[in-house]
Amino acid sequence: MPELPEVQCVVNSIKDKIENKKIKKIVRFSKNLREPLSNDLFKLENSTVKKIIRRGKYIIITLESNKDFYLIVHLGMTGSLLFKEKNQKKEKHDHLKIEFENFDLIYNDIRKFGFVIIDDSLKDNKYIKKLGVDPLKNSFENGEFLFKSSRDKNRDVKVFLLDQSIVAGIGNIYIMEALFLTKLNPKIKVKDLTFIECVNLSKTLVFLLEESIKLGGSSISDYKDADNKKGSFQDKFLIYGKKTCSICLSEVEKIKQNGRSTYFCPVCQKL
DNA sequence: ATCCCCACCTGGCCGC
DNA sequence: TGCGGCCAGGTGGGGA
Repeated sequence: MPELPEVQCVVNSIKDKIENKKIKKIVRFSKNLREPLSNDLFKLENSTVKKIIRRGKYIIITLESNKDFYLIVHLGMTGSLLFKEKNQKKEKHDHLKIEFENFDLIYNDIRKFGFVIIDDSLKDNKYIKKLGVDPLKNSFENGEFLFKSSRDKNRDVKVFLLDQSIVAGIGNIYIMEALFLTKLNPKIKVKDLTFIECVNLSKTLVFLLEESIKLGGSSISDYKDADNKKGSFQDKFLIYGKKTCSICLSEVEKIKQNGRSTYFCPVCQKL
């Protein structure tokens, strides 16, 4: 489900409701997510939510009790955070309930590829410390980062941009859409991109991510924000999941790159 | 150091 | 209707 825009929309939908609110109680329904839901999570009880941010595809909630600590959430493929009224009964795939005074926040995850962990430090956290630059910050859109970081990299451009340790937040769909819009073949070696191509691709990625956030993200099958609202950016897809090219009507090709599917138009996106 | 591939898990869809 | 096979927004780890 969730690439950068979807995660940002979840953050946007919970931010105002839980900031400065106190967590009353934690209820754990199961343990075996990608990272087990540990007993440390009970430290959340009686702490106060200070701040919520997105970093790559991670949701980071800063909590205040004696000293600050962090709740780190990754949604995997099917994770969601959902507001529920008090005393609703547990639904299938609910794993964790964070109870506030007037509502509950539920972590639900069908495939259990996500996780919810606690850490005292962000910069030492094994997941967060590995993340690359955020494409919505650091002037990523000027293309210089992509150009400079890729000069010696003999990897397909699509695979390179999916590497979260280089750029954090881009996922399979948005990279495909960006390559289609810039008429770049996903198999081009990233070191072969010209500076102008790096500029175009970077700008296009940022444009797509920001447009998607404005539309509430993309809802394929089951994505929803914490208020149960679906996004509509999936209606803007030009290549992902398509049979024919929306520009030239050629048959869209579907290939695998590093085990992930890639859709592209062999005519518009010639190598 | 890099790169590729697989496993992790559940459910939906397609074809027989 | 049922069952097998394949696919899905992600990622860490192990082997080459």
